[in-house]
Amino acid sequence: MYNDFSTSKLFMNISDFLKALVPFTNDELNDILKHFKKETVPKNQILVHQGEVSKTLYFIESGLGRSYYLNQAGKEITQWFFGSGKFMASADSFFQQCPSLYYIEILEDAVIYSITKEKLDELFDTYPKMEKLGRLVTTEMLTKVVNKLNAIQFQTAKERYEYMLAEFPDIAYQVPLGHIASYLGMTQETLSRIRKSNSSK
Amino acid sequence: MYNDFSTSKLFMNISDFLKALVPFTNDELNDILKHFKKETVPKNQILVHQGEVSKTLYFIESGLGRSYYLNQAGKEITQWFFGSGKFMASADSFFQQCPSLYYIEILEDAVIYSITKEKLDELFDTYPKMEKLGRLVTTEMLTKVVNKLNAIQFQTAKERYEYMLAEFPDIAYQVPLGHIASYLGMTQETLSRIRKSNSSK
DNA sequence: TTCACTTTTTGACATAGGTCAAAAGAAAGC
DNA sequence: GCTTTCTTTTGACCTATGTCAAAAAGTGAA
Repeated sequence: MYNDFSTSKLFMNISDFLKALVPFTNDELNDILKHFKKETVPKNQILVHQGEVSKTLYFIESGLGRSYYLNQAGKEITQWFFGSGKFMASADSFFQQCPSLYYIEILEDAVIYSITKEKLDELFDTYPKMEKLGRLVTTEMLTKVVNKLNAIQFQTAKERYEYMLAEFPDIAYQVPLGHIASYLGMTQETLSRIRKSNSSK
Repeated sequence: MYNDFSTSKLFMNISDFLKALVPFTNDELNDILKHFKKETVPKNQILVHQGEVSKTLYFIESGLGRSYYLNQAGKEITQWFFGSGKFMASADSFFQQCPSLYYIEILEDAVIYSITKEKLDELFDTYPKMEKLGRLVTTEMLTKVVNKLNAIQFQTAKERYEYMLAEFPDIAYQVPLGHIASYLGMTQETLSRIRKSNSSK
């Protein structure tokens, strides 16, 4: 799943998040939350490996994650960042149950809630409101990805970095430069030069 | 809405499409279809203008459409192609009810079914199965957009064209070269040269 | 068939950004 | 505090692809 990490507070409670999107009753909410498992995950841990079929969807209560893949040259290409209050998954693998093209990695010590595909489907079948939730979350993700696509498709390296700063200000100085560069579709050297030219103005 | 146009037959009936995704009863289906309006739209017609808030979602029974925007230089940038059997809309505008960044244009004479946002929301409220449909359609679109993003982000112009040929073979020779070039994030001249070098091999 | 218009191809040239290699700076372990 | 390792910066050079302009090919109407 692909989601924004811009407006993320440092901590976002899962039940507040769910209630904000769909008016679940307390009973519904309690039953739904029972299906999730809370975990603490340290920095640098890999949650999903490239090539494996991922059965798990994560919700990040606090911390930071990313998805990335290795290109032909063996270089890591960051595909997305996931901040607190967002769902995280290898979208293709989780939804289509095919081998994942991506790794999912925790970049900052995180508290996450995880749910398996079976249990999630169960929830979809039990609660129509969950379908709505799924639809809303997916739609929001779609919008974000389309925005990134626009930024990548026809903008200069500098403009892409400005898009990043505008959309995700808090992440820009929080993760290694190389992660951001590959996320924006440029080399680390280029991003370093852009930063320099920006700071000298 | 963003959707694939690769496996599109020349004609795809809307009720077959709906039934294939979610097991609606005939009564449900009839009621749902009542909310759609069937129209015939000639080539070159613009359905949504940049800057306008779009209230309409389209399903293409036959024909071909695209979304595009004008960049700073006033050049048309194709954002997506929509073939038969697919939903078409200016996603941002329709879902968030904000001014559209895109034009939606019919490229080949089309038969379409349209529905307003109000009526669609009504259907979502009446039929939980519609929520499921919405979720499934959106998820599929998300996957497609992510695929395109991957192709665009780190591949050479030539590789991007090969991605296009692989994913959407039938469109590649059906629309003006410039539409495809801008869709792939390159100039028309570059695409023309790629085609030439491919054909001489 | 011809004329007007659109789309595609070609050529010459410019440049953003890639590559490779090394130096400088930060962070982590002992 | 010193050493090792990782990250960022800098420099020199190269190439894919963009830009601009003109020719060629294709399409449709009269």
